[in-house]
Amino acid sequence: MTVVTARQRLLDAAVEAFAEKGFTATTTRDIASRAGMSPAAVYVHHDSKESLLYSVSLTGHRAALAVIESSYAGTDDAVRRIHDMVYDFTLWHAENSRVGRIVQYEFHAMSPEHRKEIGGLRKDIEARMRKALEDGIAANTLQVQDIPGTALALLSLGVDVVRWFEPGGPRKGKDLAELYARLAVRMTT
Amino acid sequence: MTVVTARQRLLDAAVEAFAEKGFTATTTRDIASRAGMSPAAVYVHHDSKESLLYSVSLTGHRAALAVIESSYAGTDDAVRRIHDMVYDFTLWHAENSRVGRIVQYEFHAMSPEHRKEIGGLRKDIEARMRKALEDGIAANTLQVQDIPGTALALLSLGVDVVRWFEPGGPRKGKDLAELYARLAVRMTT
DNA sequence: ACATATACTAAGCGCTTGCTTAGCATGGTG
DNA sequence: CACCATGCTAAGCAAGCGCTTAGTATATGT
Repeated sequence: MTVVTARQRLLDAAVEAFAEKGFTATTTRDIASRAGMSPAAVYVHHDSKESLLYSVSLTGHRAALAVIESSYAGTDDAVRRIHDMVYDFTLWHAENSRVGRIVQYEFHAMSPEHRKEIGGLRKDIEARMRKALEDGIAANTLQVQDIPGTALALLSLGVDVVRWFEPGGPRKGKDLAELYARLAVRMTT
Repeated sequence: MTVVTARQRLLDAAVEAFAEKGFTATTTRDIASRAGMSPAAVYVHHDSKESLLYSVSLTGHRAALAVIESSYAGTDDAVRRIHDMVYDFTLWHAENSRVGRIVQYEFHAMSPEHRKEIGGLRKDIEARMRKALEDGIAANTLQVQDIPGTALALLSLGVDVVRWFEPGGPRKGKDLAELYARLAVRMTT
């Protein structure tokens, strides 16, 4: 039997609401009613509306970083590594486009402290992509002039998916991921 | 002598505020005070807060479309065309990152009617990029399998710039545009 | 049987929101 | 000089906001 705690139900409701209307346009009453609770129940399980956003954003950023780290560690071949990192990063954003939208677009809505902490995870993601490019240049299998710029471009492909991707839409996440992964290889070889 | 009307000053103030805090988090009092007016003055020159957003978004989308159309028409060579379109589209987003942020992130905050109208401009932009790819395939100078997907990827490069680009930052808009334009050519040739 | 802890709600407080109303100063026109 | 349109503001209204307070129902331990 799966036990979904009230705390988690509120987090799920917050993900739905934030992704749909944005953080500021979402009311705590909306979150509560999506979770089937009274407005006051939110504050039994969470400190504030902002801390709900922080929890969602932190979990999301950690998941995205884990995807990048795991793809990096999955192979020694630099070309395949670029392919896999872009594939997995894009696929994660397609399959988690609601959380992804919160991760990418509600960053500024957090408190300065939370923003700083999560900013560290963002830098980790960029650093890992740069490292993958550097490895390939050292092994002479990739040809890249501007490493930080190219790393940004590769990540942008995945990130921007959350802006338009619809889970039930005509485009399959895996097809998109494979396309972007191949484009990434063409960009760097 | 340059005459900046009160109406335009309010639009400029709205651009600043929306880009900085997002549409919902911006108050009409904030816009008014940035324009050096009382809260009520907003409604002398504009119908509502949403109509301010609509005006900004419409102008921004039209400018972005004009950039794409102009680059498309600028040359007959398909490879150069891809280069120029991505260069100009990226540069526009870098040099207009505040308006760009409103264009890209506040789309959902508009009324359904306004969203529909502006959605048409977005489709025009995508269609023009697809056309550029089709031209190159027909001329046998570009090699692209998934035309709509690749068009999305090329536009994503430019669009995602508004998420992180800072006008006073270390990276020059022109350098970034040139990098992305070259990556676009590598993706499609 | 009683005490305590847990999970919740009804009601509402103080504040801010988008927007309106009523009125005032200014300057061009008859 | 009277008139009136224009461009603005002071004041405020109804509604909605995040969040708190005080209390209730239920389950569990002693």
